[in-house]
Amino acid sequence: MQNPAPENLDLILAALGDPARRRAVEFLKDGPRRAGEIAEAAGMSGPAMSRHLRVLRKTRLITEERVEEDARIKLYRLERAPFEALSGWLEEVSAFWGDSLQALKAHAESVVREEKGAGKSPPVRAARRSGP
Amino acid sequence: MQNPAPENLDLILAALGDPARRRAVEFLKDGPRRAGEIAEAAGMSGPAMSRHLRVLRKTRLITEERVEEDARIKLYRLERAPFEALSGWLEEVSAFWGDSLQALKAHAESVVREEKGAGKSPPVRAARRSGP
DNA sequence: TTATTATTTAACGCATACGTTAAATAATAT
DNA sequence: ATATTATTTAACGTATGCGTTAAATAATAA
Repeated sequence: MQNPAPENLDLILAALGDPARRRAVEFLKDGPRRAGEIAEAAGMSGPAMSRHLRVLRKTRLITEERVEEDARIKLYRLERAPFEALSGWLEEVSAFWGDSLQALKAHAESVVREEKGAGKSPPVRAARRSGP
Repeated sequence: MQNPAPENLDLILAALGDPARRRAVEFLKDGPRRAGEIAEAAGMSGPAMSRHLRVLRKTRLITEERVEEDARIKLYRLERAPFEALSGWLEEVSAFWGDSLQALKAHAESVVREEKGAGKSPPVRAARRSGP
């Protein structure tokens, strides 16, 4: 029970799908920054970025922390976990190719289909053509 | 000049950010499928999925091909390149952590800031506190 | 040609997302 | 208490995205 729930992937991907948020993330690559700096770096108003940050926060792509020495300041930093989750999903999808496994797998299935006629999710079923 | 243009990343991420499209992608993991099957698997009408497929096609996450034996049928299949582009970007962002490079980098910068007062993009600038 | 099957466009309604400016909070400093 | 700086929330207009049904294409079969 350490998995961040699968639905998060949609949120993570959607969060990163916005250009402004992606700019923010790339900006934070160089270290924790304040909201105002992020907004400026992304070329938009504070309020606009504030809402983007909220979206990123909700997915835990970023976290906030107050600076001890000056509690007025909040710093945002990238968080590792969501990126790893995404990375894991990508690998899972890409395992598809791995070692030319694609054709192999596809062919194997088509063979199975040919033999079984129609499985539970008939991948081609080729609109039964008139015959051989 | 083999790079798929950086802006594509936004498109790719946005494309994968939609649940229906992600379901489609995961469904295609098992091999090429027809549009109708994909729509059914995702639990939505053909037209709805058709537009999702167009989005995925635009990012080249999927490609279409006609079946020789029955040209009425078009099969969609996952394409490798965009996933690799995304994977590359992820690695680039994640290089940030790599080997506890984060704290190191962040600290180094804060030191530089202390010494220089204000660089070109002052990461903290700590709202100059009253002073030591 | 006419009919059949698969897929895409078109048109509609609805909801959500985005950015802006103005007002509200939060934390300190004087 | 009042002022200052940083950030968030509220309110507003506009635009884009999504799903549905109905109509249009595409490719073939009879």
